[in-house]
Amino acid sequence: MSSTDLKRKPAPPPTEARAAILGAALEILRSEGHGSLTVRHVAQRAGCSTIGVYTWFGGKDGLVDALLIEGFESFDRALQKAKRTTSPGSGLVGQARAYREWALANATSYRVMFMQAVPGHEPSPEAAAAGLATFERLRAEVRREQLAGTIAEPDAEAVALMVWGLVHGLVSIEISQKHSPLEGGAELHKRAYELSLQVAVAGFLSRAK
Amino acid sequence: MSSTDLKRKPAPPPTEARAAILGAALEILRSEGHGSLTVRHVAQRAGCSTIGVYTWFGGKDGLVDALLIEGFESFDRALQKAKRTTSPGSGLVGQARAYREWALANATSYRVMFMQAVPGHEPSPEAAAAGLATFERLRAEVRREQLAGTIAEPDAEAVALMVWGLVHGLVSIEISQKHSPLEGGAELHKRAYELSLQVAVAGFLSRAK
DNA sequence: CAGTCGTGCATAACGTTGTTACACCATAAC
DNA sequence: GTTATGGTGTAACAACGTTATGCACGACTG
Repeated sequence: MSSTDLKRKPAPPPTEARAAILGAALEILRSEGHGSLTVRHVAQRAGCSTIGVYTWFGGKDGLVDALLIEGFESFDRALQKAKRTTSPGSGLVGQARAYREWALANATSYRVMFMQAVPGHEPSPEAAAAGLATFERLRAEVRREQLAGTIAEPDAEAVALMVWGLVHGLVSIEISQKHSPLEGGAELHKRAYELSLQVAVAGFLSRAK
Repeated sequence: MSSTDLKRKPAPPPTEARAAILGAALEILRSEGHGSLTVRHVAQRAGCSTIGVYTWFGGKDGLVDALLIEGFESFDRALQKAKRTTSPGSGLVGQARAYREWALANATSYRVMFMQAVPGHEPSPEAAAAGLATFERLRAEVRREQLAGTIAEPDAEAVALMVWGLVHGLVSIEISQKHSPLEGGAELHKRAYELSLQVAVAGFLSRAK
């Protein structure tokens, strides 16, 4: 706290050790699930001691927050990629499909990001804001479709929230039932997903206040 | 295990201690949240030692399973009550409203039941089956509406899954955002919920394969 | 070049969690 | 009265997140 050290690092640069810990945590999350995400385990796989997690992330909460932000960035990239590759008329549907595909391919991350899967952890304000960015993107897309005329309902926020709820609800149920499947299996979930998108699109197209 | 004791209790009757422990756990869940749901805390409030939880529930997992079953029964009663009090034509909409109201009034229980809020716990097959009963009730209601002509879409399972996903998704988002609210607050969630129900009803009414 | 400072890490410990081994006691059966 | 059985309290165990302490290494300062 001496006055001569104000020129020092204002934000911690991603050191090698920090990257190793984050990578180890990601790998544990993908291979063994959040149940094995302990500080000792992460540190062991990262090749350091438990104290490294506290040096670079401030504790387990900080580490999970970093995982959340990492996950949201990957999720964002997937949605933006879908936005570029789908036809301009049906941007919402294309992004909704990409939403489900990313969530199923990164189920453990999705659980941590949107289903609070890590025991006892609640996201920091920064991580929560990163999560809300999903909703902001969705709302912007709805506004775009309103201007394009494919959505007649004027309440953009309610439409965006409905779409988010629909997509998140179906995906979270599908992920939860992944190991104790509903009768009907994956086909049922895919059918319900497509049906939901069609009903929503048709419903919003035909609405006017 | 002696052969002369076969006349003894085949299933454990709800003893006084068992009821006290379950009640204490429910009260802790409602007043302090699942973060304070520790075996020692429950035992202390129930007026017994930690061993009582193991005697009557086999451990914390068994206790949480009992909470789940208790919660599903209460949830079921609320939905059945809504079914009796709404007009026969719009049974699905009435039950959907009751779904949200029960979930908001019992948010902690809903988190435990449908959002796996208790750290490290996964429900027993029996508790999972109790949860799937929600879907079964929903599917039966959809079939009823199909016969009544208010749902034209023939894929009953997909319709039921869409409705469940929509309702669960919106409710779980609303509960998650309860303490760090979305701009727009509770009114936005209510608006989106009603809009969703209208769009779904209108969409299913106008569909035919 | 020598000395001082600060940063990052390992060891070992603390408090809390779920769980359990052991001894105790109370009640019912013979 | 003796025995058996089942519920309970005490105290301990392992694993968890977290932290106090001490040490090693690099970078400035004189």
